[in-house]
Parts: sequence; structure tokens; C-alpha cells
Amino acid sequence: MSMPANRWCPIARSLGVLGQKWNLLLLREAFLGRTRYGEFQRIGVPTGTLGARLDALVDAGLFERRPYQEQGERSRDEYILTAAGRDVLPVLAALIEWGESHLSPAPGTGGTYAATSPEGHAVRLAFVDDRGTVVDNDAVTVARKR
Amino acid sequence: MSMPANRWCPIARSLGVLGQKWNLLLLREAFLGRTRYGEFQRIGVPTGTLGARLDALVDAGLFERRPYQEQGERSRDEYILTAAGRDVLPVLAALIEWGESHLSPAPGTGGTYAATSPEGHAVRLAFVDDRGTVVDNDAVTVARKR
DNA sequence: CAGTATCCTGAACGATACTG
DNA sequence: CAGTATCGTTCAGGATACTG
Repeated sequence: MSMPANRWCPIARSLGVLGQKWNLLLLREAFLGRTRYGEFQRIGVPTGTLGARLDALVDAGLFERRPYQEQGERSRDEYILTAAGRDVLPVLAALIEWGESHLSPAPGTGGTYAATSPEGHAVRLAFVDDRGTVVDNDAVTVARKR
Repeated sequence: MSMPANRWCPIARSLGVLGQKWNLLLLREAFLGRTRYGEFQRIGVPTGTLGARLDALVDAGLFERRPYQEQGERSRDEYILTAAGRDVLPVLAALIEWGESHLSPAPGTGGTYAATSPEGHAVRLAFVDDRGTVVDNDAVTVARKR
């Protein structure tokens, strides 16, 4: 995403990293516990694209390579989420919630993903103020600072 | 986004609507109160692209056209967020927060956007459980249902 | 299994010109 | 001001073959 007129905008800048077609799907797999090339490949991404996307995500600091070695095999790399990568979770959660609410099929018939707290409680995304009070989405307004 | 292997996934499906380069930027403008062609145009999108994106967002049900008429001018259309469109706010907020945390320049030097509650309190996105208790991002796990 | 290398195609993009 | 039309370019994506 080039867009010189929007370089100041964190949305545009985030999309520069996260906006390509496969990146968020690879991150989804990572959150589901996948770490290896072959596991990522199974979601349908062509190998050429996969290599490029993995490189890009490593360069952007969302994945880091970690060597591993199976019995009698050469050393290979796993792709592990960094702290920056783990912070993408709200983006994924927001997309999941929007898709399940507004896209056919089966809007509202129980989701395909479950997000849970360490205690096993289902969690959802919400806006909260500094005291931790939940604020309804429609009540939130956005403004540009300065 | 075609991806037959991922049609079940609400992330992939949401990206089908929201993933194009300019769509989220147009929605950003809508949240900032812009409604008219010329206002959208100012963000740097070429007119051809703008027409196509606006059509797509109307077709997807995120914008609706509403006629307006200035003194002595012909009737024109404004582009108004629908309920589905307003629900995109968490996606934008998540991208803003990720970008401001992890992308140069000036990560953490105070954001470019402010989200506020009706009472004027600053709000941020967070995971909450069914009792409204905030759960730390890193403590949340995702799993595929069924 | 874990990649790299090639080649092709299509869609979004960007610029520019034109119309009511 | 609010668009539509045209055109060239670029790049992600897709298919396939090949390597260690």
C-alpha cells in the first residue's frame, strides 16, 4: 500500500502489513497453533505465495523463525508468533465478529471460532473506558486528534 | 477473495468485503462524518476507483445512498453508514491500536485518533467475558469450534 | 517435507480526460 | 461538484515444475 496521502494514518499503515490477501489467514493458523510450512500450506495458499508471505511476516516482525529438527531429518524452521504478532488477535477477532454478524451463511447460528479466557469463559471484543466499563459500539465516536 | 478452501472462514469472508485497499479508508472517513463524493475524494483515491468502491460498499450493505440537494443544484447522493457499516468500527479500532503500537513512526507518542464514549471518556478495545470483566489479550486463546 | 524458481493471469490501482 | 470512461501498469495470486 503506497498511498502517500495516507502515510500518517495508522489504519493505512497497518493495512500495509496486514492487508495482503493471505497474511491474516496465516496469522489465524498461527493462533490455532500451527507453526510449520506444511501446516500453513494446507489452507490452500500456493507454495510460491506462502514463501513470500512468510518472508514478509518475518520481516515485519510478526513471525520469528525457530529451527527445529526431526529424527534423522535436516534442520528446518518453524514460524512462531512474536509479541507484535500476538497483538493482531483483536484484528482477527473483530473480523470474525463482523463476518459472523453480517455475512451469510448462517449469521448468528453460533460462530465457527471460540475465544476463551484462561478460566474457560467465552470472551468477545468490546470498547471499554479507563475504568473497565463496557461501552456499546454504537455509542462510541471517533475523532482525529490535533 | 476467491479461496474456495476458506469460504467457511468468517475472516476470509470479511476480507472479501473489507479487504480491498480503499474500503477501510472510506469507512474511516465515514466515521469521521464524511458523506459526500468530494469529501471522500480528498483522501487521495482516484475518481474511477472511488466510484467502484462506493458501489461495492453500497452493494455489500455498508453504505446506503441518500439523496440530497443544494440550493439551485440538481439532486445528488450522500453515502451514509448502515448498521452493518457502523459495526466495522471495532475492525478499524483494532487496526489503529495495532498500528500505533507496532509501527514506526512514533509508536506510543500519543495516537492520531481518539475513540470516546458518550460521556467523553477515552475508550479502547478489549476482550471481555460475559460478566463484563476485561481479559488481557495475551491470555485469550482461540479455537475452532466443532 | 520444506522450500525455490518460472510463468501466466486478473484485478486493483493510478492518471487523465470527459460529461451533466 | 459528482461522477463515468478509457487506458496503461503493477503486483498479488495461482499453477506447475524443480531441488535438497
